[in-house]
This record gives sequence, structure tokens and C-alpha cells, in this order.
Amino acid sequence: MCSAVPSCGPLQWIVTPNMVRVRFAPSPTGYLHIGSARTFIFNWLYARHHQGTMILRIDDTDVERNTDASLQSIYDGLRWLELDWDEEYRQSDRLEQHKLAAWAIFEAGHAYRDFTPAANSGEEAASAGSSKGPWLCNPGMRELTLEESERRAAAGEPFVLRFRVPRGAGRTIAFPDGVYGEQSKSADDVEDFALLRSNGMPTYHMASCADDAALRISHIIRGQDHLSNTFKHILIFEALRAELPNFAHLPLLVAPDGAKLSKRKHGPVVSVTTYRDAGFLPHSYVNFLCLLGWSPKDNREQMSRRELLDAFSLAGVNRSNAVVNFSEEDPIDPKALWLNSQHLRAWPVEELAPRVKLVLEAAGLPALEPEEHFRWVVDTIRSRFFTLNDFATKGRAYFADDFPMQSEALAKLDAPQARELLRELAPRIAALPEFTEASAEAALRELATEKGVKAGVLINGSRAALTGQTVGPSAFAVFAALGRERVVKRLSGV
RNA sequence: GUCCCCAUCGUCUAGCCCGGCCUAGGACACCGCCCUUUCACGGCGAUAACGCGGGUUCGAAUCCCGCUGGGGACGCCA
Repeated sequence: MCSAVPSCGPLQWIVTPNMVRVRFAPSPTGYLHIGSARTFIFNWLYARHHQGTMILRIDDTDVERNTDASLQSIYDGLRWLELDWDEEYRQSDRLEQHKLAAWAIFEAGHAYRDFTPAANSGEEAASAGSSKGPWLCNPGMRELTLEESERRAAAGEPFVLRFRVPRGAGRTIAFPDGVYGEQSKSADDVEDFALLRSNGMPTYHMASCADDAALRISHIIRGQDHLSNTFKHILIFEALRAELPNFAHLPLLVAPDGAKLSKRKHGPVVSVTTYRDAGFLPHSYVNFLCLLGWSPKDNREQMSRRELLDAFSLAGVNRSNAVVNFSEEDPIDPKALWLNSQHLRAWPVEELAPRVKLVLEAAGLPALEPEEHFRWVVDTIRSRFFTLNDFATKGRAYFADDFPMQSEALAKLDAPQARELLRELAPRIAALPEFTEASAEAALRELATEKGVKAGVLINGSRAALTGQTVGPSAFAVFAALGRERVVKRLSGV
């Protein structure tokens, strides 16, 4: 099992079987994004597969943009997906350690104060996109003597603390990526990034690395958008004299136009709540997300949680971005829907029933009594449904007396004699000594024979009259599902 | 612009590392047929891809180079 994971050597595996520690570190600045959810899932799968520890770390250092609602949406989303974690941290609780770490880097000579006013720095950054070439550092600041730096700081001049990237020495920063393989970049191409802002607060790079080191994260598994940041992070780990974690980057989830999924551009398709509200089974959505950028390599698609856990490995993660196939008209990826229908059919009915009940409740519909009967109905109608919501919409006639009549159903009833025959069937059903699928069928066929019509007229007519639809289970199963009282009432009312 | 990454059916992917078993496999969607006195499920079938150009080789989807295309990073955001 271990051989599939290059970053986990056999010796390490034998000696310290429990040392895998991974983390998911969202910033609470928006609702839970499906890309973030997928990152959580891959980390979680990795942790659980290796009997490791899953850590949730809230990266809330951006005080301006943090919201409680967003934090809540992260918890809600993860809980809905039935995902769990073993340890939880709040980055803001660890501010002092991050600052200390930054100053330790300064003390060691790997950082310097940059007194360039924020506005100028911003202009530099803005113009870096033009023909002037990449921005590496603000002029003059790297070379400031320690004395002058101390003097200006003591005088109260604001500054940002920047990492002094080793340059001009031909230094190459390299690391093996668990997904992308050997990575390397010349230090000459890495800019002097900030460690502390002018208000003294640590930046993301600083806080993140300090925490990853302090929490002894063994594997950093995150989106590919961090691949180029990793070179900076390695520099920080080194300056901190911390052991380097293993890195693995995940291909990004993109829109059909190839662009990174974003809340602004793509709206609700990026929020996990959309899929919850659409009536997805949590596990089926997890399953779908797993298939975006990962494959068990053996053609399996519909997989249980156990199967996912057993099959997961970084070796199965591919390198190209995955398109979430949605459109303006339909925000849901057809494959996600199909996968959901498969799980809906395969799920043990006793576990499915309570979920259906919740959906019915939300739609103001009562579940059926007794429980045994309710389960039987759920089981007989589910093979035509794709989401939980379908039980309340397409399946409304099974739970309520007010349901829409489709035009196709109306057409069946308008067939010659159809209404008369159905109205005649009603008292016969009512008079049955025992009401079962079989007895109802016998009564119906008897009537058809008496009147010399094809049984199909009555069978299809009944389904139409009873459910308002031409789509559905065997008409006799519909009889049994509705119960004698409703059947008689609906038939006589055509 | 600089740096990094990626490139198989419309979409998700297998195959690529360790060239030949690939006239490129599976799945979704679409279409057709079978099953079904309905519809769905299920079964069967059809359409559909190795971005381009050079090498290397007896042989390349697989290895090398270039091009093109796409993505990402380049903030006192995370």
C-alpha cells in the first residue's frame, strides 16, 4: 500500500505509522467553495487512508474580509458532506507565535525592513505587469544597514518586513511534488515577499508556514495555484530551521471556458450549498468531486466511502485541470446528477427514508404511515428519480392529494371511455374484500374483459388518474403505494 | 511581461514513468434498438479523441526538441 506513495518511504512507514498529519486551511471570506471542499476531501482521504490526523485550520488573518457567516458556511458545508477532522486551530489565536517567527527570521539575517510607502509599492506591483519585467524588491531597501534600519524604525517610520531571497548566487530551490514530480526554480526569479505588514500583522505566507511547522504538518496537499508559492514557503521553512513537509498539489477545478472557478464569475455553481439544496446525497457529491482530477485507474466510478478510502493515493491524482461541466441553463454537471441517481438507487432504503422525510417536510408534505409502508413506497419510486428533491416534486402525488396533472396524463384520460371505465373501477376497488396489488389487478382486468377493452387502457388510465403522470411504476404498485382510500377517491373523481 | 504548470472523445478519465498486446478502453451526455400494455432502471449498439511540427526508433498516444493553445503565480489577499 505504501509503495504507491513515493513520499512515504518504507522505513518511515514501519517506524512511525501514525505520523501523517495533513491540514485543510480555508480562509473564512466566502461560502465553502466546491474546489475547497475537494481539497478537504483529498486531504481527508489521505489522512484516513494512512491512519493519520486530519486538521482543520481556519486561516483568519485577514481581519478585514473575515465573516462569521462564512465561517459558519464552512462548518455547515463540511458537516453536510459528512466529513470530520481530528484537531482544529484558529490562526488568529497564534498571532504572537507568527510574529515571533518573523522576527526570528529577521534576527537570523534572512529578512529586512522595507520602508517604501504602501502606495509606491502598489504602483511598482501594478507596473510589474507591463514591459518593465518582474518586480523583485523595492530599490535601496535590501541594502539598508542594520543601524539605519533600527534608527528609522525607532523613529516610528512604518515598514513591512520582507524576506531577503538569496539572489545572484545561482541558488535553485527544488522539491519533489507528490503529484507534479520534481519541481525547481531559480531563487533569482523569486521576489522579496512580505512576512509582516506595516501594521505588524503576519502575512499569509508567514502565518501559514509558521503554523505548518508548529503543527508538524507532514503533507501539504493543496490547490495547484500554490505551486509557485511553494518556493517561497521552502525558503521560510529553511529560515525557521524547520523540517520540510512533503508537498502535493492538486489540479484546479475550472469552468467550461477554462478559467478558475470563481464566485463572482460563476455564481452558485461554486457553492456546495447549491448541491445540498438541489437534493444531492452528500456522499454522492463527495464521490463526484473525487472523480475530478483523481481516478482509481480501474474504471470504477460509483464508489462507497470505504472504497474511496481504500483506493485513494496521490499517484492516482492527475495533473491537468478538470472542467466542471455546467451551463447557463443547467448549473449542475450531468455526471454529478447521474452519479447521484446511482447512489439514490443503491442506498439502503432504511438510510434513504429519513433523508426523503426531511425533503418532504421541507416541502410541507407528510411522510406515509406506517414506516414500513413509507420505505416500500420510497423504494418503488426511487428508480425514476435523480435527486432527493424529486420525491417532493415528481413524487408529489404519492404524498399529497393536490398534485399537477400533466398534459400527457390528461390525454390518456381523454381516450374514448377512459373516464367512465375508471369511475366504474372505483366502487369495485372499494368493494374488494382485501386490497392488494393482486386483487386490484384482478378487479381491473375483470372490468376490462367485461367491457371488451384492452387492459392497457385501464392500466395507463389509472396511473394517469392517480399520479397525474404517464411516468411511474407498475400501475398496481401505484395502487398499493397510495392505499385503497386515495385510489377510490382519485378514480371516482376523474 | 517574467517564472511555474498542463495538453487523449463535447465533459470526466484509462493507457504515458517501464515504446509494440492501442485498428486508443471505460463513464456521462446525445442518438438508435431490446426489455416494459407507461416511463424509468437494465441490456445492446452507433457517433466521438492522442493540438501541430520535427526528431529518436524496425516501431511513438507513450521518449526528446520546438511551436501553438490553455491555466496559475508574480499584493502590506489568502
